[in-house]
Amino acid sequence: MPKPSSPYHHGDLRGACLRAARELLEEDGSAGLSLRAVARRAGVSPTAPYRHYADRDALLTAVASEGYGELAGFLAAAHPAPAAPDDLTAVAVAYVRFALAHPALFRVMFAEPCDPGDAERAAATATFSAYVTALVQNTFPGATAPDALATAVWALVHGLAFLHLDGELDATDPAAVDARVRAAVHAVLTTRGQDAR
Amino acid sequence: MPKPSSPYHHGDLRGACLRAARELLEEDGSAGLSLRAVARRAGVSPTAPYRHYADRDALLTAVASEGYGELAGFLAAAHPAPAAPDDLTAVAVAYVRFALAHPALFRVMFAEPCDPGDAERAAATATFSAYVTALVQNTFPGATAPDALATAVWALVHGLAFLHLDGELDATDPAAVDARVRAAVHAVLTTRGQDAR
DNA sequence: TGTACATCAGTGAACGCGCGTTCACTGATGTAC
DNA sequence: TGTACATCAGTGAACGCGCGTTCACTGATGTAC
Repeated sequence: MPKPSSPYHHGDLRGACLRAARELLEEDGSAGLSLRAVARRAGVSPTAPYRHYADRDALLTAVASEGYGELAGFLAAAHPAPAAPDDLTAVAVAYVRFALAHPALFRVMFAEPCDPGDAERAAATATFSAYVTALVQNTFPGATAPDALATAVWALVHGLAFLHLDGELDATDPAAVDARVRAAVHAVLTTRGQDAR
Repeated sequence: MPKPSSPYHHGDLRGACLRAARELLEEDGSAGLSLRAVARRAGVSPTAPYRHYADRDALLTAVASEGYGELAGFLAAAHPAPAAPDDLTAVAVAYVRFALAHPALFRVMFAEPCDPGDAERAAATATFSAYVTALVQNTFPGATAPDALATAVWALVHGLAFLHLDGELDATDPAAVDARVRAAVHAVLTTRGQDAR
C-alpha cells in the first residue's frame, strides 16, 4: 500500500498517464490530449512522461490499444456466444454504443495520426478483425463469401458509428440510435439484390 | 483579364483561400490546414483572410461544403441514373475512390470540429442524404424499409471508406480496393438473415 | 545491520515553433456631383 | 471630364498561448558486500 500522496517516484506513472489521457479524452476530446496536459493531470513535471513513452505518438498508441481491448470486451459482453443473425444485431448495437459512449477514444483508435506500422496497434486491430470474422462465421455458417461478408458487417457498423459520431445521423436519443442500428442491419440482411450474375 | 501579379486587391481572395486550403489539404493533410498557412499560400498577409472568413472554422466549413458538392458530382458521374443493384455497386466503388483520392478533404467533410449546427454544412449533408435515399429507392423500389436501407447503404460505404483511410483495410492497391468494395456490397445483398420474426 | 554506490524516475529551465486573433493603419476602387 | 470622398480590401506589428522536445540535474531506491 503506497502512500497516497508520495512525492517523487510516483509508483505507476505509466498507468497514471494512461488514465490521465483517458480522462482528458472524455473531457476535452482528442484536441485536448497533449503530453503536457497528461503530465499536468498526473501531477508530474512536463517531461516526466518521457521516462515511459518515447513521444506523444507512443502514448496515443497505448491509449488506442487499450481502447481496442475494451471494445472487444464490450462486444463480448453484449453477447457472449453470438450464433444467429439476431445476436449479430445485438453486437452491432453494442459497437455503436461504445463509439458514442467514448467518442474521443474511438477517434484515437481509428484515426490516421497513429502510425499504421506500429506493431502494438497492428496486433490489436488484427485481433479485432479476427473477432469480427469469427463472429460472422458463427452467425452465417453457410455464407458464400465469409470474408467479404465480415468486411461488410464491420464496415456497416463502423459507418453507423461514425455517421452518428460526426452528426450526420442524429445521436441525441440513445434509444432511437439503437433502433436505427437494428433497422439498418435488418434492412441489409433481408434485402435481396439480383442473384448470381 | 486582371494582371497576373497585381498587388493589393487580390480580386478573388475568397476563392484563392479555398483553393489554397485544398492544396494544403492534399499536401499536408488536415493537420497543416491553418489560416496562416492558407494566407501564406495565397500570397497575402496572415490577416487578410479575415476579410472573407469570420474565423478558421468558417473556412473549414466552406471547404467541407465544396467537398460535398464534389462528392455528389463524382457519384453522379459514376452512374448517371442508377436503377439496379449493380449500379449501386458502381456508386459504392466511386464513394470509396473519392475518399481515397482526397483523404484529408474527406476527413474535413466528416469530422466533428466543424460545428454541427452550421447552416451551410447542414444543407450540404441534407442534400447528400436525400441523394442516397433516392438512389436506394431507385435501385430497390420494392424495399420494405427504404429509409433503413438507405441508412445502411450509406453506413456501409462510409465504413468501407474510413476503414481503408485509417489503415484497417489495406488500401495500397486500388484495384484490390475496388474488388473488396464490390465483394462487400455483393455479400451483404445476397446474404439472407432469418426472415420476419 | 550498515555503508558505498549504481541505477533509475522525476525535475525544471529553456529552446524554438506556429498558431488564432486584435488593432490601428493605408492603399486602391468606385461613386456622386 | 475632373475632383472629393466614402467604402472596402489588404497590411504589418503585436498579443498571448500551449505545444513537443532537449538538457543537465537531483532525489529516491535497491543491491553488493
